[in-house]
Amino acid sequence: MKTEEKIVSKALEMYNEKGIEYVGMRELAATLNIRVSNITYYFPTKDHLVNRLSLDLNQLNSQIVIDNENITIESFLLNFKKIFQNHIKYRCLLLSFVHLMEQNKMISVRYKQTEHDRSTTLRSNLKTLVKAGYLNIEDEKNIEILVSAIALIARFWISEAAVSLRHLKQDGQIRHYITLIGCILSPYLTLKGRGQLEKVLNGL
Amino acid sequence: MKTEEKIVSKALEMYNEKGIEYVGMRELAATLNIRVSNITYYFPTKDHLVNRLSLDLNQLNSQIVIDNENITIESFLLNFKKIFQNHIKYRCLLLSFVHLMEQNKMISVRYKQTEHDRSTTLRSNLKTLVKAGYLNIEDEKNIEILVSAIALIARFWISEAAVSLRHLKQDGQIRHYITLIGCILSPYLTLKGRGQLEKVLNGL
DNA sequence: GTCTATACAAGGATAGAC
DNA sequence: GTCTATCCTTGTATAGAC
Repeated sequence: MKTEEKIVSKALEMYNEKGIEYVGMRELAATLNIRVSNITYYFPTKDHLVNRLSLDLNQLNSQIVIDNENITIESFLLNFKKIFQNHIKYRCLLLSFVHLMEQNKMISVRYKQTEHDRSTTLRSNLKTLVKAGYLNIEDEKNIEILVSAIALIARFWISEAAVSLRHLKQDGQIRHYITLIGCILSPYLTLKGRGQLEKVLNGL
Repeated sequence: MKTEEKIVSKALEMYNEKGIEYVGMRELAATLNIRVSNITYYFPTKDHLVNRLSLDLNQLNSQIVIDNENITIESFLLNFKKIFQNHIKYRCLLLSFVHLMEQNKMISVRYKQTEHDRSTTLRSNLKTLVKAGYLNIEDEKNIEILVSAIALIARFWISEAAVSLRHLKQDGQIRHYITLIGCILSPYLTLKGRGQLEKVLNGL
């Protein structure tokens, strides 16, 4: 493995383990048995290294494509399951989300670009689910509320799990928050939608 | 004002402004025109100082009492409004919540004690709202889902607002998340409950 | 009881030798 | 491409002045 890749992969491992803020450049270098300035050669600052991880996560998430035309409750929720699995792989980033947004210019600038796209996609998914007869939402305002609530869960589920669902394994945590999203949709489900929800939640 | 109080109040001000992690002991001391070791006299470590702020917030929140027997949708939501207003006063703590839980022993130990009480209270509030005819929730499981969803919002609303509702003023942000809680309850509201919700949301 | 001076370890960043 | 030496900042500990 090339030095650069070794740095990236070990950094992710240690950051996930101890938290980005608690793994110093010296500690990372020592574990890799290289010098700090060798890391600096590939990544001028720690922010650059962390930004690289963020780009990797973005790339991983962009591989998850959802067919908005043929969307179902099942594909909608399984899509979130895949995203949540990626979140776990890069959990250090999500656990430091607020700080990174305040401190890491590269990440915060990029985030604002993708943020808008994501809520647009989510909104469009929900509208398609309505048209396809899975959801019954008359008031447009309720779609906005759902978008807002689901976005909040998707962004902070892993932080919440870290402080209050420590006793559950990762699968269990994902199951819990997918269920939460399902149940938030639940009051708006049609009969057809309700059947699918049952199926998905049982199969998680 | 006593030195100790000056330290606490200026620390809160600067932490809220720049973030706890980005205000050093030297910077705080310089602003107060005292020496770092003078702060150390009152607060042995930065963790002690931050813990003091956390205790102050707890005390402020404990002054908000809700009469579980005579609870209504209105008092339930206005209660959250008061809590959210306290959150804004001590927003540095909530924005660094995950880190503090990992790093500050004093805070994390205390949090685990109060955490259980809070979800118990919330659960009991919801059950009383059902009994009082404001909510119609047949499945006990749905109460647990609501507790989980509302707890997540109450814990991370300010972080979410910091990254995605920057354009709104603080009142507007509070209004947004109180509305969110209201709308999550909305599908379960009885006619009596629905009327109250309208009234509260209009009066926010 | 209150405050100060000073020293130390650990963090990130940088210039430059090889 | 790799590494040494060095700098600056941060939090913390301690000895001591008043």
